[in-house]
Amino acid sequence: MARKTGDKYQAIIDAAVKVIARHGYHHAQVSKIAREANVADGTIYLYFKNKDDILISLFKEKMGSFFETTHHHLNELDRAEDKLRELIHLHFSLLSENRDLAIVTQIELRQSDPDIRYQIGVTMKRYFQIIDDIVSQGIEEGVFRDDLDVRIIRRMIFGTIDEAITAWVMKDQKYDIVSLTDSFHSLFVNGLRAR
Amino acid sequence: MARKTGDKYQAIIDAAVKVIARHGYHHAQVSKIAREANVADGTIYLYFKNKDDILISLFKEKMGSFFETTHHHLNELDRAEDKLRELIHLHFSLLSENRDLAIVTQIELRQSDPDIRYQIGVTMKRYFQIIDDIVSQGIEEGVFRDDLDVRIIRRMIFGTIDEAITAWVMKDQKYDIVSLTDSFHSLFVNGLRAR
DNA sequence: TTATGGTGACTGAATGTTCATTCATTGTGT
DNA sequence: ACACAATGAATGAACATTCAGTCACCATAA
Repeated sequence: MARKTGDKYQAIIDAAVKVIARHGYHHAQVSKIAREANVADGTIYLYFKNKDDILISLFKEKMGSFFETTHHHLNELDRAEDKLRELIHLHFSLLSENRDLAIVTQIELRQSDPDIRYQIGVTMKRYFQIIDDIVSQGIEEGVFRDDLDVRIIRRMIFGTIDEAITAWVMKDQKYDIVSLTDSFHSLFVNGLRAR
Repeated sequence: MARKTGDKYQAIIDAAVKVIARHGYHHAQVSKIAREANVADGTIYLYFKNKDDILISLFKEKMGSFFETTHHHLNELDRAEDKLRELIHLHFSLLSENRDLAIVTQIELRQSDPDIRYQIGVTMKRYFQIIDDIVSQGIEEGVFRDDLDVRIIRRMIFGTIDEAITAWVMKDQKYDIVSLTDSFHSLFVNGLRAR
């Protein structure tokens, strides 16, 4: 059980992304994922404990590596404001370039047992930490306001990005979301008030 | 089928909220909902087309009436800024006062077939329209910036509120979210920049 | 007043389907 | 000839939905 390496492990995860994106969570039977991965039904269980484990692993693998990439990119930059722009840009880019993954993470994987949800939550914490760090840095630099809880600010940033991507996915990705990076950045930093 | 009135119709919807909140979507069998509503399994099908129809109706009834309330409250106010504060306040209040409903709408109902999702989307449009109206009014009044698409601003407002409530639900509602109204309002209006 | 019949709401056991999971068997490389 | 990977048909559990039967109530007539 649960060998975490090998071509088949990756093949099954990629097949799962494809099948779930195309048919929806409720019609993503194990047998369908197996066929897409060119593997027998039983083989799935040599690599994953059960069906939930496929979904948890999928999220950890795909999002985990995205978070790593983000972390490294941000380290190249100095100012909190620039880091924030880069974060928005990377988030929009990644999901633009992976439509299937966007559908799965924004829509299909939101349905799940407490188990899966819990595991997703654990993985997400790393991302929240990255955002919190940017905000804290901005406050220290004196360019971000210091009268609000960091978590409130983080929720605005994450909630807005998340909602924007979900809307983009729902609209069948008809517009270029990456080009909206600066609008969102400016909205965060300058707020709603006319000036 | 689908009598939309009567005690039992409401009883079944309320039972569904309770059962889904307590046991999660995947363990909310029709028979469990029936038992909670003090009704036989078969009776459900006198009032609802099928299980999905329960969920769709649940969302329409509960959220629909919330949107109405919101709409009326906002009409009592003049300035866009005040309307925005009231919107945040109402949204936080409603879901604070209905823990079960909050769990169901924020978490459990996000899992669902395209069908349910579509119907939820239709219902949500009314709410998005309410937010869009506030934003448009603010721009006309000259107090909100006019260089961004109204929908981008709406996504910030809705996304932030939604994320905040989800986080509150996930943390087992350990803090008073209503008291955060002004923080969020100030964050929207004044943005992130130190001043 | 009491029997009769009709109506429609309600019941819940039985049905049938849909999969996730298992495991006896087969294949492959060394 | 051994070890290990892979197979896929068979299993059984879960559960939405159905429907033949019961019940409660009312109107009418004797």
